[in-house]
Amino acid sequence: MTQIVDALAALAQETRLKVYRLLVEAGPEGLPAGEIADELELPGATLSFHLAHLARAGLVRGRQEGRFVIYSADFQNMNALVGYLTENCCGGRACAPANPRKGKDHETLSRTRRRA
Amino acid sequence: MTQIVDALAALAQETRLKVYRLLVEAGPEGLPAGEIADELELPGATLSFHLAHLARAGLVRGRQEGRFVIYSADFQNMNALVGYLTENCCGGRACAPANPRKGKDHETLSRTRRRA
DNA sequence: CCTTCATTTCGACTATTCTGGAAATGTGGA
DNA sequence: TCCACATTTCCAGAATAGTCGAAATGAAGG
Repeated sequence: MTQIVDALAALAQETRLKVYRLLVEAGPEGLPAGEIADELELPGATLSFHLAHLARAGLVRGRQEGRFVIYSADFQNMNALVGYLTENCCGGRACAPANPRKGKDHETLSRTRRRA
Repeated sequence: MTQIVDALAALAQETRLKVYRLLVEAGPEGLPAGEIADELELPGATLSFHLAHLARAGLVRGRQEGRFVIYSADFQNMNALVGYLTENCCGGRACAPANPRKGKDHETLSRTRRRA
């Protein structure tokens, strides 16, 4: 669960989401940090902070290539995240298709309290 | 995009994720605030803060019913969120495993390895 | 080695979030 | 009306996150 929260937190920030999306667009090849900074007009220090955050969360990986560090999205972990949300946060119902069946009615309103 | 970030931020907090999951489990009927507080052993003020956060993000709705306020998950917006992630953050590839086995937890955002 | 360039770490500051007690608001019932 | 109770708002302190200039690290090529 901590991992899920970390991954969500990593994406729950405009700059980081932009960075991540850029890397998704770039595909498995990835992009050098400098190019990301360029594209999004971010100071190096700021970008580095956010990349580290994404990497800690497992959503992104960096590899050294010559003098550059090339970052790429970790699609597998993103998969796991979406999988988790689909399974645990969509009530088991098919989450993707917006086609809810009408038959399900209310059964009990008074589910009296349980205590731990 | 702001909406996406807000929704992600709402879920990117342990307490709130727990609250949300509880509401998903409860289904469309929802749960009175007090019962949530009870279940998760949260002080009222704290719970109220988090519920408001989730509500602002559109992931949860509250309706007055007698002296209770009953909260329930907004599955439609959750759908939209998962849809967004699938489309924009998974590189177009099929992101979610089409047929997840029931009862199998994918607890795995596979370990972030550090070259140690 | 020494220089250059890409990136990260450091440090300092500001802004936001989380927490929970206490008081306020709202609701139904006697 | 007045009371009991559910929930929210108010407040303030503690903790965490975000920003970015400047210095440090590391990698290629003279």
